[in-house]
Amino acid sequence: MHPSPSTCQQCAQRFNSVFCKAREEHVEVINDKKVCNIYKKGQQLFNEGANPFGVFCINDGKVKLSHQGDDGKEHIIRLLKAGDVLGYRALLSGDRYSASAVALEETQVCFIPKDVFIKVLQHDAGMAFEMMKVLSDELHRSEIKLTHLAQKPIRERLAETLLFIKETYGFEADGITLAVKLSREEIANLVGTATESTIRLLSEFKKDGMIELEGKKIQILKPKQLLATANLQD
Amino acid sequence: MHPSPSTCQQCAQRFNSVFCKAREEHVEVINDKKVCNIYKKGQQLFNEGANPFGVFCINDGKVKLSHQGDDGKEHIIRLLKAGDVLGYRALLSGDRYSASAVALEETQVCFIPKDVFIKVLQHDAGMAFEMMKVLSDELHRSEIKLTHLAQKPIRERLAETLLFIKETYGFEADGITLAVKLSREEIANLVGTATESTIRLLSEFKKDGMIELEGKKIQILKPKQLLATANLQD
DNA sequence: TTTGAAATATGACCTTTGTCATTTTTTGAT
DNA sequence: ATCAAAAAATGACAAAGGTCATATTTCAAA
Repeated sequence: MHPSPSTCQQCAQRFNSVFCKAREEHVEVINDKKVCNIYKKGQQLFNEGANPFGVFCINDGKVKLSHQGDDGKEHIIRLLKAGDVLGYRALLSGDRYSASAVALEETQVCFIPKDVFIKVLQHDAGMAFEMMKVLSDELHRSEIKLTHLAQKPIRERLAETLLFIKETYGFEADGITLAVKLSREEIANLVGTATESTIRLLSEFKKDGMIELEGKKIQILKPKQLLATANLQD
Repeated sequence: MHPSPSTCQQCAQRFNSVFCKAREEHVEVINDKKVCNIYKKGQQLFNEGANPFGVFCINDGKVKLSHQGDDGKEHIIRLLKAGDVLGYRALLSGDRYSASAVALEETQVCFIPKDVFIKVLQHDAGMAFEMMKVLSDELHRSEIKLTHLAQKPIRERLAETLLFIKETYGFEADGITLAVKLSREEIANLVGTATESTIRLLSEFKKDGMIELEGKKIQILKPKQLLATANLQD
């Protein structure tokens, strides 16, 4: 875990986030009103159904964002890392949270109160534009995922998910081990399938030599073959 | 088809769209630069892969927005009606179009050039905020759909889709006939399933007395029972 | 009206995926 | 290090849904 920055101005994520284009004066306002916090693995940042009071800005760590299906089954809709902001969707739509956010490991988060965030958005065209970009990108990702979920078999979606995890969190120092520990169930909830199917297919991928499994550690041995398995055109 | 308005200021959709909060002066600029057009049923407004040169604003009519799956199979991601704007996603992300837009019937559309739209967004906080709201709502819808696609059986998703079509386009004057004609294949591509499955389930719904089928005409006889079949919690 | 192509409908069948049961392994707490 | 609980792995089976073949209907053009 990196040391917590004392101010937003010094924050390592500043130019790596939606605030990258925010004017200096606005960053100051945000810095004055922010509240930082550390969440342990498994702790909730917010819960589906609750009223949003602001947005969260990840300084270090990893967070999953998930919906509760009608039958209580989790569906993970996003994986977040340092520099990512979350909780804006409900805030901007004026809704309650439609998803829950849970730390996947010890995570440093700054909380920015609703009125501060909104006011800055309304007075800083650069940041407002950046926010629209974030929303557009998220929407794009979500729509692509919709099409794949509707049209691709689980095998392809699992391969795609493993590559997505790699894109999001990267590797450990060894260059092949995924830098996040997810349970098989969580991977299944990311793919949109049953846990057993995920386990079975991971075993197959291992048998095919594409990956190595060691507890929750997953190593990507043959990224190209995995990419071919994912059968991506985009 | 309603008469085409001569100006944006007089447009029936003005306060029913993302421009509802735009300042008068900006509406004037848009009005000066807009180009209106009529698309016949089946005509394309834009095509996946093309570069966006602006946004489209529907004045009257109906449009479907769809992705091309890797195997060429269509997946409909949105249904649009008067007052809706489309083409903004690619524009804001700085991408090419990731979806194609096709008129479902004769449709009046105004085209607003990229630089005009962007400039207004940058100078009009009210409209920028409204745009973020539209994006957030779209994102929300998309994420809910993801969870349902991952977790719900086709029967429930088809019932949900029929209700969604009703919400979007409403009924004919008789109060029970869906005010849009979609092929079985299009409904399937909206649900995310095979055409045959959709046909089979529509027949079942008819047998159960929930709907009536007459060519492409679909009548909703028992909306409550359909809602129960959709099994929605949200 | 006729007619031919496209859309719809339906049956048979097969593949994929989910569910349940059981065993094995891992993990974390003592 | 030991142990209990949770997670992972695996097999057997069932169910859902897709595919293919074919019949029927609809609809628009001649």
